[in-house]
Amino acid sequence: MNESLTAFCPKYHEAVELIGRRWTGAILRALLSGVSRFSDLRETVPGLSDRMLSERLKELEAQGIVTRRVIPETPVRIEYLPTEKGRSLAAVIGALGEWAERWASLEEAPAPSTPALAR
Amino acid sequence: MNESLTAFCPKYHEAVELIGRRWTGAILRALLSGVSRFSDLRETVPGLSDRMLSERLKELEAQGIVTRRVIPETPVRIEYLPTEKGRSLAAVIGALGEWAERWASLEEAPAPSTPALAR
DNA sequence: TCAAGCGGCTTACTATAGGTAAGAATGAGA
DNA sequence: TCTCATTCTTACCTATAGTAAGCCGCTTGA
Repeated sequence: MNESLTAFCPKYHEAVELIGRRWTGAILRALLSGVSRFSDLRETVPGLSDRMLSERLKELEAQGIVTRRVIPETPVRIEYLPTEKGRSLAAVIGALGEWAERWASLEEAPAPSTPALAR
Repeated sequence: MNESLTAFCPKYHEAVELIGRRWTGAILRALLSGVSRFSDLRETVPGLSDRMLSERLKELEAQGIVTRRVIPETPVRIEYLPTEKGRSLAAVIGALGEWAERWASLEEAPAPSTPALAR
């Protein structure tokens, strides 16, 4: 096995439980690829509702991973931008993306509204 | 931002929703660091119950990330070992671990050089 | 003046996932 | 026979997520 990994690490655990919450991984990926508006995020991630998006963005803001910026146009626009802390997650997301690309079990699924978790 | 990342990728999404389920990240880390028995896994991850561990291991097995091996000693022992697919997650977990180490919001335990002053 | 729309939330309700405790099958050995 | 250890399962209840509708401030246009 990989002996360079300790079996349990509270910091890792906090991180994986935070970014692993439902939808958060997808939202982060969208943010890091340049999508910054509420409505664009919602449209980017299929199945994501207003309520969840709003909740997740608040959590990410509370963790200092994104900042919220109000742009007083009309109608008002809000930009969510990753902080440095957020931007440095790109490596993690990239690594997971590569793993997924290589090992994906997805057989051209016809986009389910709820992600198909094994059952 | 990172333009090399597409805003949404179904394979990435499936992966992040799978390994991001509650406890799964911690279980994987333990598995990859060499913990392989049911009871050892349960003890490695604080707060993890039998029920959740059993459920998550089944999911991981169904995804081909671990294999289950019965060892007919007495009392019976079961080994859960990562497959190649599972082992290749080490890079992701390592990257997240580094991110967590660097950005952890967790209050650090008292300075290791002067532990006597703690409390 | 009044209806209708846009963007970003919030509220109210329902459904599903997870927490907690207890139990159960298996096989030994006292 | 009784107990013990290990790996699950069952039953029950709470917490989190899904769904739908509404709200607020502002603007357009009729």
